[in-house]
Amino acid sequence: MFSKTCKYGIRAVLFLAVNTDKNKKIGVIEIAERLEVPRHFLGKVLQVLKKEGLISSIKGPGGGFYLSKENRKANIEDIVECLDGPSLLNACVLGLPNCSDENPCPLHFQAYACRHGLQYQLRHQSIDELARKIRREEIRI
Amino acid sequence: MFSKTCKYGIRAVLFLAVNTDKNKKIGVIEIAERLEVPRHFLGKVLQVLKKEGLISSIKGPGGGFYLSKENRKANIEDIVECLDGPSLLNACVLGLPNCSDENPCPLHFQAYACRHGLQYQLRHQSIDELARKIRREEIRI
DNA sequence: CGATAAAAAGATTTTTTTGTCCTTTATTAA
DNA sequence: TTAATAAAGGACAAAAAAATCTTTTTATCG
Ligand code: FES
Ligand code: FES
Repeated sequence: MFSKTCKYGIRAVLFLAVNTDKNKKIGVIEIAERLEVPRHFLGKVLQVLKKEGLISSIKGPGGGFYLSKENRKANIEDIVECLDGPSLLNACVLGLPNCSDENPCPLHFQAYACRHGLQYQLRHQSIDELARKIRREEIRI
Repeated sequence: MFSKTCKYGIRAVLFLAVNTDKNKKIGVIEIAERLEVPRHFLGKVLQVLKKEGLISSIKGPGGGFYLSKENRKANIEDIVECLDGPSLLNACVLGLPNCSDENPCPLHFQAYACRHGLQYQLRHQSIDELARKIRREEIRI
């Protein structure tokens, strides 16, 4: 489904959403330990997310990564598009070109419903809402 | 979603379902050309499918690949499991262990519905039914 | 039998993904 | 203003996936 890059990215963003704000930042090393993912690799992923404006960071002592209010308005689809590209949720499951109802492959109508259902969900729930749900229901990240 | 191996495999099986039977076999070279996929790689994929009993083949002149009546009773999920492993449709979308309703990740309920919807579809439609639909509606493979 | 056709098998290469390491730059605080 | 800290950036390494090439086996037919 998602690449590891993307999985790590989503988890990191949600972790930041739950555990940080403008006044409480966290460094890569701690994030990587808490999520049990490779440090250096996660560093790269966070770099990309930062460049895309999906997360925030400050260098130097006391610095680290965090989510601003703006960042929290984004949704999971934004992260997926940033890390795995837009194709992942839009391309034909069989790899054929021009996926559409007019030009379907044998699995199109079966896959389409699912794919777009998921895409809708990922798009219409902000990071912030998700974070609240995670806190409320003590969901693992 | 699916690996290329799996995409090629599904397409090849459907191609065989539509274009072959016990008396009309087709060789890898032709299949690869028709589907526009790499020959040698497809050869490997077909080998695996054959070993798993999902397709049939005969060596030598006049030989080639085809689908037997038995083969046609299988479904797409069988192919996916054979080529991408059972994990693909059952594992957590975020890569966390033990995906279940009792032990959900933040995307579990959103992803679960989609994943299992798709899995259901792939499981409850035989290759044969799909092939008939492809012929009837002239769907591309 | 011997030539030929086609899949099966094995080995190898290329590309992509994932993961590590080291240096540079920005920030803070003593 | 210097030492320490943390992200950013670049180069490199390992592993996995995708693709290719070569040889072997099996079957058919003249
Ligand atoms: S054409 Fe294949 S999923 Fe739409
Ligand atoms: S736990 Fe993540 S999808 Fe079920």
